[in-house]
Amino acid sequence: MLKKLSEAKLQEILETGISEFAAHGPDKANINVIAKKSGVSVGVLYKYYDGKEGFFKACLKQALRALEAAIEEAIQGDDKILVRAEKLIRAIQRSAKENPNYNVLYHEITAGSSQRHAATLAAEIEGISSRAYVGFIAKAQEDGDIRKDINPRLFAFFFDNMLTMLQFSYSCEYYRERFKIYCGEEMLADDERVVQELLKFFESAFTTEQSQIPHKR
Amino acid sequence: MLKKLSEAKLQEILETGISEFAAHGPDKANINVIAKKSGVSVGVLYKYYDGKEGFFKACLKQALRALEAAIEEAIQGDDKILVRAEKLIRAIQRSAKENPNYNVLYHEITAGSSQRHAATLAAEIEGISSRAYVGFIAKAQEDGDIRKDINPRLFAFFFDNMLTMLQFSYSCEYYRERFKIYCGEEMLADDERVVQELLKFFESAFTTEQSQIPHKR
DNA sequence: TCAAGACGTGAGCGAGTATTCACGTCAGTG
DNA sequence: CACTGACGTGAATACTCGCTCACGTCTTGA
Repeated sequence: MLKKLSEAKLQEILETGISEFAAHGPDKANINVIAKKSGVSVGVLYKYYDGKEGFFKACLKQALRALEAAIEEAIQGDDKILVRAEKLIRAIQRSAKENPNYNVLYHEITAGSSQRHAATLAAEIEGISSRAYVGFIAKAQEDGDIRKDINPRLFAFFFDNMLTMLQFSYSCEYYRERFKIYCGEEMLADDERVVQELLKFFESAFTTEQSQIPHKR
Repeated sequence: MLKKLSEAKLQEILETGISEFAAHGPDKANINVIAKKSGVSVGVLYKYYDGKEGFFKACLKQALRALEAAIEEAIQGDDKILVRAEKLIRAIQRSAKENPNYNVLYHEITAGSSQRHAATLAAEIEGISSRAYVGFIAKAQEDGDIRKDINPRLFAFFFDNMLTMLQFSYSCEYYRERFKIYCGEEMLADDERVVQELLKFFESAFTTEQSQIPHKR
């Protein structure tokens, strides 16, 4: 079989798609423009992908795989919960710097145009991390590292909420502006400070006097 | 001047616009359909508003005003920080139940199609609440209600991040699904439980042993 | 060297939709 | 009661963009 399009070219097309979808949203992004910017014809997009929607899904999959890879290291192993949190925060900062568009694409699917697929997408994307986070927290409770009078699923939810907002705050225009309004422009560059303060937040959120006293007796 | 369109009718048109924009997104929502559903002609939309974008802005303003009104009570007065947090959480739950579409519209502007206006919108929308939140937290630090070794702006940011995600989790399809995945379907209806657990989260996040000990001496 | 057919090309088709404007309607005026 | 013009109407217009397909080009194999 003839394949004039190299693997590298296909990759380039996906990257172009990701940045266009990130810049204009799934509806406004223009297939003809994406083809032109990638240096291929529109026709080829329709040979390789199933229309605009199929192409968007391919871009999304690419972006999500990369995001998953970026945090994979942090959710493996059996670190203490705060060590894990630190790894996750740093992974988010790193990945937002390398490929903010991946986060923007992730954010797109939470918006209106993707509503029909909300249930499917959420199950695919949040399923793994939710199980991981609930697992950590339940384990940390058993180990006595965090307070026991909390619902692990809700706390995992709160935990991921913080991380998700951090992702967007480093990558999506609106949230970046909001970040600057709250914390000042310089904070956007002061990664270390954000890590330390967010860890303080988590550390005390997970702990109380009661849960710590037994260790000290 | 003749005004065949009553104030009530204009209101109805805005409400229709809000629900259509919420359902399909700013790009896919159809002006002709909105006109038909409101029982007026397209022409009138162009007489009263400056094109599709102008109409969207009007809908947005309407939605934001309502959201602001819903939380206004909670950010006034001089409650202790946790009392205020509770009021805010309950206000979010109430408003999400009454008008989820307002939150969906708010969420829309954080997405791709509104990028050009991100800075302006963020300044308008987040400005007030950010000043209020930073103020609370700084005040609470002075009063010794919360730990002093934190950056009030960052903590205000974290605080609002949690509340923002809660808003979306009650209103936007994707986030509702995610909420269910993390916490189970029944938690979406168990408002009281969410209030209590989120308050625990905040309470311990804001406090440490060190900051509490002085009170007990 | 030369079919044959695999593959990419991109002008153009057509459906969808934002916007306009010629017209009808009706309250106010003299 | 005729006239005026403010106002709403919605068919028509103009334009955008997803998608197709007739064509040219290049690889392969005999």
